[in-house]
Amino acid sequence: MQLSQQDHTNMEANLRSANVRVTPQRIAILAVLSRADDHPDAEEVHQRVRQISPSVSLATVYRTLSVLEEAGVIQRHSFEGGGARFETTQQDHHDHIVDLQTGQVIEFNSPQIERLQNEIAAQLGYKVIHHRLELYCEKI
Amino acid sequence: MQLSQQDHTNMEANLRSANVRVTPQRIAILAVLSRADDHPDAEEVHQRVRQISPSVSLATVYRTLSVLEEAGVIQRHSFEGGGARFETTQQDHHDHIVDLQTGQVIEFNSPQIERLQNEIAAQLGYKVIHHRLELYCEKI
DNA sequence: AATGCGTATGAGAATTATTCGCAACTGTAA
DNA sequence: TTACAGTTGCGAATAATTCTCATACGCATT
Repeated sequence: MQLSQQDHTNMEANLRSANVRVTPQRIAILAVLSRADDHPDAEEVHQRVRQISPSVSLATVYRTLSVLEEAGVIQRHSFEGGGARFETTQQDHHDHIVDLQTGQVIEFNSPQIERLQNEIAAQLGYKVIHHRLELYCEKI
Repeated sequence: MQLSQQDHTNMEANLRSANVRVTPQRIAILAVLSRADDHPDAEEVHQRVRQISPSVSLATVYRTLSVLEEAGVIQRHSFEGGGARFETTQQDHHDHIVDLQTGQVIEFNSPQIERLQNEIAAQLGYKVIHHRLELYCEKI
């Protein structure tokens, strides 16, 4: 998903107010994820960042992805097979459909399912902190 | 979940008919998972198996877990943080609540949610092959 | 603008979870 | 009972991620 310059500036402001130092590496990584419309993994983020800042190390990519996740500006997803994949935090929460044939990821959201989840947890004496719902699908 | 001797014998029959050789190692690993009422990971399965058959290697545990999974007698779950965890296949499908404070896993199932999942996928032109629904929760 | 402190970075080693290669062994169909 | 393909144990290899440490840099304060 493409983010505007405005969103981008806001995210940097978010970082500063979260007491996170704004470095060129972090800006580059954030930029890559901001303009990504897919769900790249750390290695892929690294490749893309290197096209802008060739010296950025993979270790920094991993560290930064964790920092950005903690700051709440990106989200980490661990789908089946392979490593974690990332995307900028969207205004609207959503879950994922993974196309088993292509690996493509489609987003969806269902307030009904969310409500049922909360009801189920509550009945068992739990509060849902976060959840993970992935549908592994094939084209009809 | 505890399985009866009957279930156990059935699973061995399942293996044979799936053209899977029944070896002492596989029986031991299956026995461990049959009497487990939690969701152990490969390392933990190995520990438990060693108490019966000390010579079984970790590699065999991993290989066997994959074989048993393919044969459909056990299921693999990859919760956040740490490796995959296993359980014998239950007659009834279920999803999981993970207690973030204790790591304990609780099972639940919601036909309503299942139905909604299928509807959502169908609307996007997909058929759900399998899904993953995990609620990461805290006690109220 | 210069300083100082504490954090961030790059490079590579270390860790964790899992798989692989290979020689020796064994289940099973004939 | 034999034969052979499948299985095992062992240690090495892989993949994803984290850590170590010396150096560099952000940024609040002069």
